Formats: sequence, structure tokens, C-alpha cells
Amino acid sequence: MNPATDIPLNDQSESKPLNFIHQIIEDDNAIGKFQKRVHTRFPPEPNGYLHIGHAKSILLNYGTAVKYNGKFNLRFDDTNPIKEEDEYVQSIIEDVKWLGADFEDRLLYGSDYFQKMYEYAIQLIQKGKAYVCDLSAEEIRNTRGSLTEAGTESPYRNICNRSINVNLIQFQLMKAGKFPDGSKTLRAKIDMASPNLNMRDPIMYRILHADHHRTGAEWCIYPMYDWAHGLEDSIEGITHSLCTLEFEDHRPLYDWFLDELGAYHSQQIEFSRLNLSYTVMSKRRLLELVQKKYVNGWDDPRMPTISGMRRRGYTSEAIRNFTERIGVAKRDSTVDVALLEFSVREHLNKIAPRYMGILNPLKVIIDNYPDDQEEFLEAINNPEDESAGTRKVPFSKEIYIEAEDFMEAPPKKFYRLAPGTEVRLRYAYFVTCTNIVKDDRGNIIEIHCTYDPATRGGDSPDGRRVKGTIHWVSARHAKTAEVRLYDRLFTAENPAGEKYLEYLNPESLKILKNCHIEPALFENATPGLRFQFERLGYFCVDPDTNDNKLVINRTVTLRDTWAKIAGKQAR
RNA sequence: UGGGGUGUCGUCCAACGGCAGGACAUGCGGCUCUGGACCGUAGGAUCGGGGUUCGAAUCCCUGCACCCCAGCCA
Repeated sequence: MNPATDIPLNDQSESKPLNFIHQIIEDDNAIGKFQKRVHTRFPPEPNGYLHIGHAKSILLNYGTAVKYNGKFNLRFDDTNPIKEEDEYVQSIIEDVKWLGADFEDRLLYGSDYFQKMYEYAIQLIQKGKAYVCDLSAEEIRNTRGSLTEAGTESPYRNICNRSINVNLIQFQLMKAGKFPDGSKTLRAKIDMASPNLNMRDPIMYRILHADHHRTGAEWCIYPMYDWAHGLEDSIEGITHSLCTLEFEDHRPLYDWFLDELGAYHSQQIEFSRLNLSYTVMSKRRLLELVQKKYVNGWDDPRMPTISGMRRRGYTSEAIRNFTERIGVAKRDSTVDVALLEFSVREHLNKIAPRYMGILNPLKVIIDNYPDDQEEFLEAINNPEDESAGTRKVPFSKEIYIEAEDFMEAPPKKFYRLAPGTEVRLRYAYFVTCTNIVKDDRGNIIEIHCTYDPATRGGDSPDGRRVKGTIHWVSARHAKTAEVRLYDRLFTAENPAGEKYLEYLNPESLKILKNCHIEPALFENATPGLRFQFERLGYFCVDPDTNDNKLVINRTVTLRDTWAKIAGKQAR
């Protein structure tokens, strides 16, 4: 700490340019606005699971609070009982915590302020700035005007028709449940001719005889977003109220309410939401994918949800690094999913222990290896982390290798096993392919090799070199696992529009039931374990795992240079 | 055609009147018991047209393109 400022010195703020929001904050602090206080919040509606776009917002809000030694609230914006559920509240709390955004004891609910909001509404009515309107939903729509034409005033708008006292009584009767749903609203009296549609006497309260997940049947009038949100920020003393671009048009209304009430006034700042290539990010569409079973729930590893990514094996640190890299701005943008995957690989490379596992097995018999012999060869657990140590991997006469690592007629630059070629079995021996066994239809069933005993451990005493090193698992010692391979959910870079379902990737999930893994992994395999299958990618143990079945998810593949070369050769 | 926003490498973000830079992606090379990781290297951008200025991505004018808004959703 710097004793003069109490600000942590470890951040890189001098070296990195400020994003535009932090620039605003520093300008604010320079003139002493908010007494140099910074207090942010993440205000989700509990009507769905959080996705990576929310992660951007959470980490921006939390990171901003940390950077300026401020506070961060988690506040549920739960003003619409029809759409909201406790299940969503619980999942959101879990996700925010998992991301590392610490809201301390400030787990808050907009619904806790309903009484206060009600009292504020009475204040506005008393000021002559709000009125009860009997127009139906359709009538309100018809009198709102259009983008280019002014609206017309409600007949209930003017005090000549309805005195302040009558409005007050009507509003109290609304709250008391005397009217059916949709029969009346409380509206702000602003300007039906405003070019900003949000200012055309916006609705503050609607009647909804619905049970709320927290307040039950206590209320039958519920505040609208524009009315509620600024008050929630105000009540909590939020300084910088960060939201996405589509609320820019709402800022004049946000300001109007707070100014008319003379209430504490936080500053709304808008930034552009995150779009990611090859996926969809709207709650509506994610809900549809879940409800129509295109995926297996909100936490399906193909989903861009926080819970899906967690199940897929992504780390919160990787997601944090990703959101750092993408920055914050106001222009519409679609981030390449490759950047996310890079962040995931980068972190997993440092922390994931390595194991060997065979996804598509091909049996290899080492003819000159003694039938009953077995030995245990030393393997490095993580070349990026010496403290991860080593382990012993069993070896025997019959092993499995990856079917893709053998070709009868190899193309140029294929550095793997082929008739007559020698490769290294990782941490084991050099082997040379001597024979191929096929079935009646010509499919390769197994291959035969000879090994060089002098190369034990993988080094040749005579200094001869091999181009390729492949992974393997001893057949006798192998354990079986189900491996789920995930690919992008959509085939289109931007699956936009109403026909987005047409771009669903039919190959986004492939289940391999006969995978062979080394015993050390089997012993350590508890759900959530993240590891690398050497040469294949990063994987994790899925919670579907039980005593009878080990289920493994592929998180992300390793960069595959050979696939690129092979792809070019095919073209 | 009202109002509010936004235009910089393929993508995302910087440059705050003074050499357009970084990351990812891509190409090439090196290294390697993971064709991984890592290292090096190359190509690649200021929406158009005017103007101000010694000097413009940045300021002014003028076009153009894209996004958002007519829920008793948030």
C-alpha cells in the first residue's frame, strides 16, 4: 500500500491505458465528484442463467470497484414476478462468486425497496408529476405516437380531470388490490411529444396479481424498470451505474426521476455488450435452446453460460484474462471465440497435469516384447510446472495408440507411425511398424511393431532421432472412459436473425464410449478435475461421473499444426 | 423520414493535434520426447469528400454505413 493514498500499488495502471469508463471516474475524482467514492453494482434480473456477456459486466463492475478501492454490490433487479424464479437467483449467486467478484455482505434485492419506491411514487404524485391512467395497454400503445409522430395525451393526465388527491387515492387503491390486472397504471407526466419515446409519460407501475419469489403476495403493483432501477442505485449510493448501450435512450428518464425527487443521483454510463462468434448471447435464445432441448440444460458445456463454461472446464481465471483482453468500449463488436479459447489454453497449460488417453483406439502388438513383462516408466506431470512432479505409467506388450496416429500410406510430413517407420512412444520406447492385420473388409484391426530395448524412457543411446512422438496406453492396464467432444454450437460465425436455429452445428457433441485412459488418471478422477490428454487437448471430469462410469469433457483442443497441414494437403 | 449512439489491421482494444501500437488470428522460420508450450519474423487498418493547421485517426463542415428505441420486459 501507498500510505499516502491507501491505494494498492500492485496494479499496472501506469502501464495500461484507461478504458473510457475509468477515464470518466478519474475525471470525476479530479473534481471531487461523489467525494472520490466508487461504488458499482451488478444488477441481474433472475430470469435466466448468466452468460459470458454478463461475466464481462460483472468483472468490469467488480474490477472497477477494486481498482478505485471502492465497493461492489450484487443486486437482483427483481421487479417482474412473472419471469423470475429462485432457481435463477441461486445460480447467479454461484456464478458471480465463482468468477471471484466479491460482493461481501452486499447481496441485495430491488424487491426490498418496494415500500420505499411506493413512497417515492406518492411524492411524485403530490408534485403533480405522476398520475393514475385508466387506458388499456392497447390504448396506451395507440396514443404513444410513432418514431416520427408525437403521441397524444391521456385523458387522465390533467389535474382538471383528476386532482392530486384523486390520483393519490386511486394509487392507494391500486396497491390495495382493488383493481384487476392491466386496468390501471401509474404514469409519469413528462412530454407526449418528446422525440425520445421513453419520455412519453412512461409507466411507473402496473397491476400484477402475481406471487413474487421473495415478497409473495404482499404486492400487486410492481415498478417498471425505469422507475425502479435509478431508485435502487440511489438507495444503495451507487456512484457509477454501468449498463449496456440500449439503455442510453433511457438515461434522460433515469435522470428525470431522480432529479424530480431530489434523490441521490448516481451516474449511468453505457458500454457495448459482448458478442462472441459462433454462438448466441440473448437470454431469449438461450432459453429456447434449453426448453426445446437443443442442448442439455443451462449448464450444457456447449452453452456460452458461465455454468456451461465451468462444466466444460474453463477456469474463472481464464475468463477474467479474456475480459481484460477484450477491453471496454461503445462500438458494437463481435469478439472472435478464438481469443476466449486462447485464454483458456493459456491458463490450463500452466496448471493442468498431463495424462495419456486414447480416444479412438488402435491395438498395437510389440512382437519382440516379452509376453508377461510389465514395467513402469516415469512421466512428467506438467512440463510447465516442475512442482507437479512425475508419475509412473505402466507399459506392456499390447498397447493402444490413437487410430489417427497410424497411416498405411502416409502423405508427406506425416511424422507418425506408418509401415517401416520408427516413432517414439512418449516416455517409453522407439517402435517400428512391421506388419498390419486387416479384417475381411480391409479395415485395419491391429498393427505389429518391434521395439528397441535400448531406447527405454524415450532416448536413443546412439543418438538417432525420430520425427514423431505419439501417446499410448497399455492395453492390460487401461481403464475405460466416456469422452464427450464438444465443438462450436453454431456453424455460422454470426448466427443472427430468427432463423438462427438453422445454423446449429449437428456435430457439436460427439460421444466416445470406448476410450482408454492411463490408470493414474482413473485414480484421481473426481468431477471438476482439469487435465491435459497429451497431444489432444484439455479435458475435465464431468459431474455425470459415477461408480460405473467415468465421463470426461473435452474443454478445448491443443493447437493442431498437423491438422492445418493435412487440411492444406487435402485441398 | 424523429431521437439516441458508433465507425482504426481479418477480430478486439489503444494512440487524448506530433513516428498509427498491442493482443488474438494468419504466413514463414527456430526449438522441442506433446506437430503442445515457447522464441523470432512477416503481411495487414484510420468510412468517403472538403476544410483548419507546420502537422489531423484526433478539431470543423458535409456525406455514407451500421446499431438501438414505438413492452403494462429488463
